[in-house]
Amino acid sequence: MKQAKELLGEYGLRKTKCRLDILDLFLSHQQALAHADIEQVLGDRYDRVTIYRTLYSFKEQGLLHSINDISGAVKFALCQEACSQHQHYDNHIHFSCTQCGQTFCLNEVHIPAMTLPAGYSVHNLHFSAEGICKACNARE
Amino acid sequence: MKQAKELLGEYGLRKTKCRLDILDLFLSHQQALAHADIEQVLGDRYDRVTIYRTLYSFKEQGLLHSINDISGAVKFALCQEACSQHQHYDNHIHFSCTQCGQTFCLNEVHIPAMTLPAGYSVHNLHFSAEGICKACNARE
DNA sequence: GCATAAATGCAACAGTATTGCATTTATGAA
DNA sequence: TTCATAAATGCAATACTGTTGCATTTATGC
Repeated sequence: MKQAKELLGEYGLRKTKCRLDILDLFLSHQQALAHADIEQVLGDRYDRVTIYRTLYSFKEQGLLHSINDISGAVKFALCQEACSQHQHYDNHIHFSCTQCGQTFCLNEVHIPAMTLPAGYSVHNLHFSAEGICKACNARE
Repeated sequence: MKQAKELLGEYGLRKTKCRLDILDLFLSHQQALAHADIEQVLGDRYDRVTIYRTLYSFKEQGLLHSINDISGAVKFALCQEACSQHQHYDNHIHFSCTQCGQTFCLNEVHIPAMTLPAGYSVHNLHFSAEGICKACNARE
């Protein structure tokens, strides 16, 4: 797995402690993280506003994509594909577990093609599934 | 179109002024409404908390379904099919216009069938599209 | 090492949503 | 129609989510 430090370089982001720590969190977790999740871990070291702004920068540069989670809060996850500051290519679906509350990218499940009624111009598609995740099902 | 009064009866909801007025709003608008939209119209007549609780009741009884809009706020729309308090059947997609900010149910566009990796149990699917709506495209 | 632009911390604030409790109201039965 | 009761409402307080402005600190390239 890529190191946080080189990733920041590749994406044209300054290597600050805060950014390294936040990126490390994403690299060491498979699930999507909300601002609150990050604040819980790093909140004593960095200001909440800094965390918001870091997430925003990461998204702008194509390092993270955001997910409108069923929890209501926005979550973020690492982009798998070659996203840049110009365009995101996150055409996979997201799964939210109603039991553990975690959200995952199902990178192997692509969003199916859609035909909308005439008159609509589509710029983005969001597809999410809700249910019980692998880990919770296995735990039964 | 059905009247608000009889709809409340059918869904086992008490016929209060607040509920009638809120339901009338939904019956007279095609787009999904957020709490803020309703408060703007009825906020001087009813408390914001009452509006929240009314929306929650309507959803519980299967009269409305909620949409996690791109605006961040939750929006609500009338259920077309025979939803009940036990199960929602809103398997259509939602369209959010980035220009006018409105969200619509595309009842005629059904969510395509999906196969998820083994281990996941799916209870609900959410599919939304983002772009320019019919009306905004026509206005150009 | 130094100048500079970027990032951070802090304070204040706005919007969204929830909870508890007292009061009012819709409803069905007498 | 009256009445008892459970449900709905209003109000106050609070929590959560997210944003903005500005002064200070820091990473970066020269």
